[in-house]
Amino acid sequence: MQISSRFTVALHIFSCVETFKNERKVTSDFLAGSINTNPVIIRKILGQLKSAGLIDVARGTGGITVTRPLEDITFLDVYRAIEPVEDGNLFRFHEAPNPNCPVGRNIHQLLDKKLAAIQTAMEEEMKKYTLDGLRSGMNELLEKGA
Amino acid sequence: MQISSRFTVALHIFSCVETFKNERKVTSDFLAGSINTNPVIIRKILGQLKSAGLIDVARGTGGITVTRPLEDITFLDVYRAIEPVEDGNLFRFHEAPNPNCPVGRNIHQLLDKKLAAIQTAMEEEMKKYTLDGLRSGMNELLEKGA
DNA sequence: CACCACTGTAACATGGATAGTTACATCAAG
DNA sequence: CTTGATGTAACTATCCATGTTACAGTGGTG
Repeated sequence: MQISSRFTVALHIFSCVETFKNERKVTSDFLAGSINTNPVIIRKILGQLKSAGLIDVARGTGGITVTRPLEDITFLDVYRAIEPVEDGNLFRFHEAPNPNCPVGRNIHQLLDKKLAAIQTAMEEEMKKYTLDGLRSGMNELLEKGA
Repeated sequence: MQISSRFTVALHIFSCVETFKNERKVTSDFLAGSINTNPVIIRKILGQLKSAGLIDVARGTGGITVTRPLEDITFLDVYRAIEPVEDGNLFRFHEAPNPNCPVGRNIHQLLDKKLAAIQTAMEEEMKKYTLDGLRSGMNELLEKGA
């Protein structure tokens, strides 16, 4: 199971907003062109980022503004905005282990902490990367003329 | 996107094998009863664990043997045996960013290392848990009389 | 005001994966 | 050869990701 491409698309969007904000209005159509997908896909993702309070989207006129300083938005913020994991658990559990089996009635307690620790390790690493780092990294690549 | 329940089912299987190996023959039917699913589901997962070299399954007579010392099998080994992520990447990338856009042609290079680091953080944490830890944890729970 | 470019969203199609189920060939031991 | 087990094919149902068309709503500008 892979994490959906919506996450990397969202990061692509933020990168475009920063790169082009002084040159042109960044619309869902323009983003769809850079990402090579459908504008509606973009709008849905923008909706998720908006619901999470990371951006504002101007109706009518179009255009995206990031609501917080870039160094205050981490990959984890974006990930949580995008991935609608209902109960917040990365790992899915088989639903109804047999309570009459000694293993069945203890397996949850046995695994829960370990699985949570694994998920936390991933999320802590995600916190290390910010949109500001993304911006400066892209700038470096562009200055190198790529 | 959640990681499929096959992973926790596999851990459940190992836990059962250790708990019951001196009491009874552990068959796919018995496991299906403890996990509360269909024996064929179990057999498919056993097939994956077998392909990965973690267990042997006796045809005809039935029964499961773990091929390595329990302390040498980590959650990561089980995870990799179970999750058929073709290219090994946890994160899925949008496939065809526009090479005519400066962001589109650099986004891969910009993100790849960071995404790999996040995945590695998760996998390193997975390495910390072994089947032997699982066994002793279950023993403790059972001795406490749960 | 009317236009126009843009967003928000519904509705639908499609493909792929998960999970479940039945059925049956195959195998090994007593 | 009977028995109890595995291996696997075939099929189903369901869900999710992604893509697409269509259209109503919005807001600035001529």
